[in-house]
Amino acid sequence: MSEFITDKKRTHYCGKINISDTGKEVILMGWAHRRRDHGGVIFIDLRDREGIVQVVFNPHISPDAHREAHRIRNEFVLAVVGTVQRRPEGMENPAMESGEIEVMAHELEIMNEAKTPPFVLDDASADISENIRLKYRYLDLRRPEMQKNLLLRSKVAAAARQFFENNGFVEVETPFLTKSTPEGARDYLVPSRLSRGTFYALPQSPQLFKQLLMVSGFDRYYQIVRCFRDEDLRADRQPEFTQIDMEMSFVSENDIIQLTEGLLSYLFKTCLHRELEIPFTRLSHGDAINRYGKDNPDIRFGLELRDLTDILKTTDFKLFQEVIARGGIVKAIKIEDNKQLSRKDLDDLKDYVAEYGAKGLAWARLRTGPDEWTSPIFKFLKPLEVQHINERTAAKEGDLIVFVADSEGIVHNALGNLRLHLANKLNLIDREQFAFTWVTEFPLFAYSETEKRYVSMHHPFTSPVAEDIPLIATDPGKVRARAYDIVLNGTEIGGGSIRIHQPDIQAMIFDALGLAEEDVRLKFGFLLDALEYGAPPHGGIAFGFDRLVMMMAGVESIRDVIAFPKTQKMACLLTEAPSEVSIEQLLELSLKIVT
RNA sequence: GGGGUCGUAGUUAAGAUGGUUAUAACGCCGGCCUGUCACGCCGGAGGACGUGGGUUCAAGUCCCAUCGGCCCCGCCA
Repeated sequence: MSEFITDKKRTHYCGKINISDTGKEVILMGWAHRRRDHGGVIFIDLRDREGIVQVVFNPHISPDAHREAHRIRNEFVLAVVGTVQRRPEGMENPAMESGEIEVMAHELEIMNEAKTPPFVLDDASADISENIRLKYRYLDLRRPEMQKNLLLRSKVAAAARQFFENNGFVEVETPFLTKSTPEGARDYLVPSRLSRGTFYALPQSPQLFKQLLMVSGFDRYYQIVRCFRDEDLRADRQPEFTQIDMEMSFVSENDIIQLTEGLLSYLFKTCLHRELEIPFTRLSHGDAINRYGKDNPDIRFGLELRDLTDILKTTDFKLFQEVIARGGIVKAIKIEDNKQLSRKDLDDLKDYVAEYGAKGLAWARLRTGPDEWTSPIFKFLKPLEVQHINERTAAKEGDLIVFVADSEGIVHNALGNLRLHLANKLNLIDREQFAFTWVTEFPLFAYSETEKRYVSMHHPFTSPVAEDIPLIATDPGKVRARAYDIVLNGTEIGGGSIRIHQPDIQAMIFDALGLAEEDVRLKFGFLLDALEYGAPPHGGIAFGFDRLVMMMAGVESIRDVIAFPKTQKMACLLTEAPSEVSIEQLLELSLKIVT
């Protein structure tokens, strides 16, 4: 070859070539995805981030290129000059986006060779254990599926910025090295070198800063920002994650809710070409718990919880009787399962609810006779009770009713999760659907058994509903918050509130939380001070950006939309972080390892 | 802090009751092949059975510990 192709410019992405390019000479650069050597003609599937195209090396067309093509192995980096041609009659590949055409190569340059990768970079063989994928993340990310996920992530972020800019929002960056505050999640700490024995904390969210920006008069703020929480991981939780954060002045709940609906429909329209139905449904927190057992209900299917406590108030059945006497409740889910669930399945359901603290699970199947059950508890119930339960659950012949009797918290937790479990098992979920719902009217406080005090349900800066303010001192559990969460398919993807802008109310809240005044001064003094200088009424919301993208991409794990995620033990398998540091580094920070 | 599950070739997996040379598929290497597209055909190489200890004449298999991946409970304002 007389000159290096690299001196020329790439003309097309592999995945972007189509029938309209027929006859054009193109210059492609990418990776050898797969090679099919027929002795004579050699086919190379060439891959770049936009897709795959078949390159043909024919000894009669270009003997030099064909000779060189023999050396090509998977993942070699290639530059190819060739002509786009329609494939011969009958040789089209409808499974391939570029399957109508191919590129007849004139020139080939092997720009780099590659070791045989530890796994095939093919979505068809993607069931590679995650530790291998994470160790070779740079290869895993070459897979078309991962490329698609991260490209979508980038698009969603860009569209969000566009939306906010179009609506008069200002992006302001807030510090990562900031102050540790009590309440909330465990902080990541960063030792200060200059001020021995003191620490910065990485932000759990920019909450306080965005409120200060409202005090500063920026009026509309947004940021796509990393947040850090040192808590245990789940499939949808990472120690560092990204929020789409926003805050507005001179607004109330409905302004935020409307703007959010506008944002989400814009994101879904521009990035997924899907129209969302707005406004989204709204559920009060109480209704969400009562009907679905959770404050993040999946409303794509039924199986709602029914309260039977009133029906069973005077029951003779000891087990229910005792639970109700202790202040507990009895709730049920009706399942139109057409006898799909066996006795063994029902035993498994009992084990399932045990994980959530339920001591048992009763069941009943409706038989043909009037109000007749096949059920271990049938003989303990009065005919009228059976009849009322059938009515309350609207159960018909063959339907199954499952009961949990326990304290309110356990019943809701157990049945709320059982509901999801059953819907999956019985295939009741429409996977194509995006079902949004708002959850509103949260309680401001929740009583913490472990801490023996009230804690903020949302955070301590959430405004109470005005008419409930007198209750803060007398009956904190009854105070409603001006808070709202947005839930998509049973996953909380965002939450926010109208904030407190009066210092006296903020002080009342800290008081109700049992925080000592000097401690509050020490931790939040700057916020209380700021509120004294003309803080406007304000409120906002923050979205879990990774979770949102995860739902939009239709993947099960948050790690599949994060380029370099951590494992459940918070390790990075690629860089092997965290790792030990030198004694000199520790000394400089005045740190000593104790254990 | 706790429960569950997994760890065998580069990868994904199979290996009853402990038994002599640890299987397969894909991948890899070599050969043949001009229309394949998960190309095909022929041949071949490749193993600390996660790690450490124990029981036993004998351990991938049984026991104990430990490391790691995943899922979950607690936790995550």
